[in-house]
Amino acid sequence: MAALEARLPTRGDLLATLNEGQRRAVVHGIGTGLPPGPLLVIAGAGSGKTNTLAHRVSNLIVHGADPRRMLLLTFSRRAAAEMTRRVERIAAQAMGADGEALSAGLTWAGTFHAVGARLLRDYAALIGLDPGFTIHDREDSADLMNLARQELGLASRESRFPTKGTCLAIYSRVVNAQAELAEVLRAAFPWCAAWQEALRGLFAAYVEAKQANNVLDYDDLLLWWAQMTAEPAIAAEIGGRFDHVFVDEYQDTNRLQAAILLALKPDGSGLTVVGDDAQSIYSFRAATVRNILDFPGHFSPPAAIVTLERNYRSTEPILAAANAVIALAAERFTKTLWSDRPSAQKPRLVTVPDETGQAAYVAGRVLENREAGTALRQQAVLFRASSHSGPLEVELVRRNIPFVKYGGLKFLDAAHVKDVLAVLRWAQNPRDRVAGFRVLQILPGIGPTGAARILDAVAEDPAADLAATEPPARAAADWPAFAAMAGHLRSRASPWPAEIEQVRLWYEPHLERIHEDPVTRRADLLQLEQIAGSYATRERFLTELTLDPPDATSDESGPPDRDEDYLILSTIHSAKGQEWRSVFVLNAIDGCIPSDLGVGEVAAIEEERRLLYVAMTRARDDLDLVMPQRFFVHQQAARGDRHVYASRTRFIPAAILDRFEQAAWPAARPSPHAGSATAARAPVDIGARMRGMWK
DNA sequence: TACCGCTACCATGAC
DNA sequence: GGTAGCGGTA
Repeated sequence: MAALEARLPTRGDLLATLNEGQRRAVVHGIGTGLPPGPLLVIAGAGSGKTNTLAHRVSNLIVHGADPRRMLLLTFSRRAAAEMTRRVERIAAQAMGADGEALSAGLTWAGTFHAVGARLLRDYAALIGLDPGFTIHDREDSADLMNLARQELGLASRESRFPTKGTCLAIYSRVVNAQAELAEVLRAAFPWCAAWQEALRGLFAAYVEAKQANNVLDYDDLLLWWAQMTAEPAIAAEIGGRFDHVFVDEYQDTNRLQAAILLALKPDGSGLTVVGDDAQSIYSFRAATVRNILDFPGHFSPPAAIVTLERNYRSTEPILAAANAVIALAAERFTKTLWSDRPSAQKPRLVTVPDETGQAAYVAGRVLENREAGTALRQQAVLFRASSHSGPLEVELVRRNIPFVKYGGLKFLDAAHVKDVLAVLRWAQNPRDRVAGFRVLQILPGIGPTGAARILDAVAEDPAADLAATEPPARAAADWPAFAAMAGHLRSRASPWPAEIEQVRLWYEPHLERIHEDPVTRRADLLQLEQIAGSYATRERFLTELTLDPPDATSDESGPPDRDEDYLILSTIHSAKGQEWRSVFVLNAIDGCIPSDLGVGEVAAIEEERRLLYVAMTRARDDLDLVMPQRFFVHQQAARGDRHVYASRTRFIPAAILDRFEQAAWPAARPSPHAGSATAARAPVDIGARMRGMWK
């Protein structure tokens, strides 16, 4: 291989650090004078995927491609920022200051949803969309769905019609999977199948309501974009803006996203997608691995495929264990990762008594690691569900170990935060009925009926001033202050970040009236104000907060300093694409991994297996899977909270236990008296006793 | 009609 | 632990 590397052309240092597969991906189709053909990079965990993609982008820039005509679709804003940063660094190394300046033109980088929102505002006039649309998050969408549900008389209790959240989930899956309603109901929501026609009517009403309110939900950002690109002229126009389109984490895109991509680049020219079928973990968002598997065949000739199998991240024992877990998957994956980082330390499978013990074990090990030179930021604790870290968070606070938690964030869902945002959103888009409905009900004396009446009055006469609208008698005292504040916002009398402060000042008395714990909630609002200050305009704040909500919370208020050291806590989903020297996986037990919610369906179980695989492959040097013997289950179907005796995750069956070092914590100490007695006595067959209880 | 207090039900992941 | 929906009361 060394000889081959020596023969390949190099340009500056750009290719020097890459292995052969990475290099093929980086040079594919470049320098031929023609646009490069479609390329699929199957990049295993830790195989240098981000680095390879960044090098390809840089290499194109070095060869004269215009970064302003590149579209980079990533999974999160964080991933987009990381990619842009790396491209700048690589291009600067290869071309000096020119490269840095050029790569700064890489402005079309973001999630499908964020890019969709931007394009839709640009092309709104062409497709009959008001560019002033606001974006509903999941909860707003559910609220609007609920309004439609109630208007259609589907909300009565005895009918047991699906809840607003379920209705939205069904709708969303139909849209994202581009599937028939009947098919979605049969496959994913069988208990709702009887409601098919009522649901169809509900969805029609929901779509009409969205349009009347000039709002788009998450799915609309993709759906309108896809519909827009179904018009050949518009598709050609948008496709023509970009010479190169890159998609990261392609295994986690859905059919709608694939349709958009193919409409933009029907012949695949300039198209590069990167992903790993073994890391597909977002099927609950209708993502499908078929996108990756079918990608090459969409084109003629088919897309080139480069597979990256060398793992630079993990030690051999960690990789051997991860490979063993994924090898048991029902579908056979074609690649096996390899590493040449030897280590004597197998991943540990640690039994602890319960979740408190788990927290104590992890906190203790984290501190030991730090003593041994691994900074807290080089360590992460991963878990299946956000709530699983609760006991650990308590323990970390108790021991003064700073941490930041990613995933499962509820900040924007809190009622008081939603209230303030609704005020701003209603000012931005007076047609947004969900926002107005919420805002009006903040006032004492105004409930659903009163709010609806006022909204109707305002809707009839758009020029109508709220100050001139007659409120219900019991709201009269608070009305003038409210109308003045709303009018102020609507007339844009104050510059942007000042507006949110005015809203807060207006809201504070109501906050104290409505909520029992105004102090902590007020702190949230101040934090929201902090965040608001970093956005240029109200419109961008509202849009980007919805599309890229802050993804982390810390135990202290406000984001920790950049140079401060803190432990990372993260859901496995949010850990995608990241790596740490030391990784702890909590609750490696059945019921958590796999989650007992999805148990039953084969596909769901397989996804949980990949989830464990993703968690394990985040680790560079050190990996601990922790198994509490007793696990506290919160009130589910059965009455009352209870402990269950947990067993090891089914994804680590006895056959692959030899890939792990098994340990118990705290270490079992023989009692002073028992020493020789235990050895002499025959083992007690507890299992037989248990079986005997039922005979 | 608003609002309070009661009960029943639910609780993954996230753009 | 949170919230949706119900029925009673002001």
